Amino acid sequence: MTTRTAAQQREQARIAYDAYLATCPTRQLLDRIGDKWVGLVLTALADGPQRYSGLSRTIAGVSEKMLTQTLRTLERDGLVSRSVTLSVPVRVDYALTPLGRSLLPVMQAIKDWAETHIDEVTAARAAYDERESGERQEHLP
Amino acid sequence: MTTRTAAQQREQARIAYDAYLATCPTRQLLDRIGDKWVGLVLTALADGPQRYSGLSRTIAGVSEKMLTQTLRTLERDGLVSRSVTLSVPVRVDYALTPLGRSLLPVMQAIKDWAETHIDEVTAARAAYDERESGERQEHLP
DNA sequence: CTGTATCCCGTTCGATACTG
DNA sequence: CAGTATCGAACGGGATACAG
Repeated sequence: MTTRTAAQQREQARIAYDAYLATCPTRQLLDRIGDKWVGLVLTALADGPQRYSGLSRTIAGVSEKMLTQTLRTLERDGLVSRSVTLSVPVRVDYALTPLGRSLLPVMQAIKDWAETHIDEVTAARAAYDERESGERQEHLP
Repeated sequence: MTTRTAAQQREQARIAYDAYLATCPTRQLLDRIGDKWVGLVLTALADGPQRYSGLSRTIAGVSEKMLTQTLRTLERDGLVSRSVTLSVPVRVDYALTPLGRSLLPVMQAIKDWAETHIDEVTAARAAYDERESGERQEHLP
């Protein structure tokens, strides 16, 4: 057995982890719903189909680039459907697919935990920051 | 009322959205659990307390910097507790707090959806990529 | 053993301009 | 109306070296 440095072993492990990342279902889902705009798009479509321009207005602040990119990814994953009506000007509607709709309860569970426990988290942060600033005082000359 | 360009209106909305980002509980939670290493740390600690070096071995591929950074964030949010045993060398144990433990069912829900539906997602991606490559053919000279 | 500090590269995301 | 193309700034995250 050849000797390897700690760095080489970590590097080896990192490669294995990258492969794991690419296949782990949970990781893939987390990458999707953790995305900056995905949650808002899913929520906006939960009430029914919307046109591109409608989404752009509903989700104020999103750039055309990011809205398009987000919709493309969701469409590719089968969570959102895109239907084009050939007219002048063209009309494009986006809607949740059944698969996309099945994700809503999960999003709701996340939302519920967040709204139920956010106060505890905020309090914990405040306490932590308080402790930290206190300890910095002690270490002064 | 002064006239504003579309770009100015988007900019205005973006600022409002940034403020929203900072306060929305769901967004905060998503930012946390969507983090690259948080899921693995939480999972590793679900079975019981672990030392820093233990986590480093369990979660192969993580750098010391990212492990420390992840643990600090989780500790600050009150999801993980950190206890130092003063000896030589020092020993540090990490464990889930009750708050952290309450998050496990949510993570499980995410995991369940992912494992149940990943095949549909993969199939949708394959179908989408197939369509795309087909359409690129049509557009050739 | 358990971190902290620094550098640096790749990716992400927004702004802007242009197209069918 | 519904995008596409390009560019630059900001940020995450890894390698490395150092410290209590």
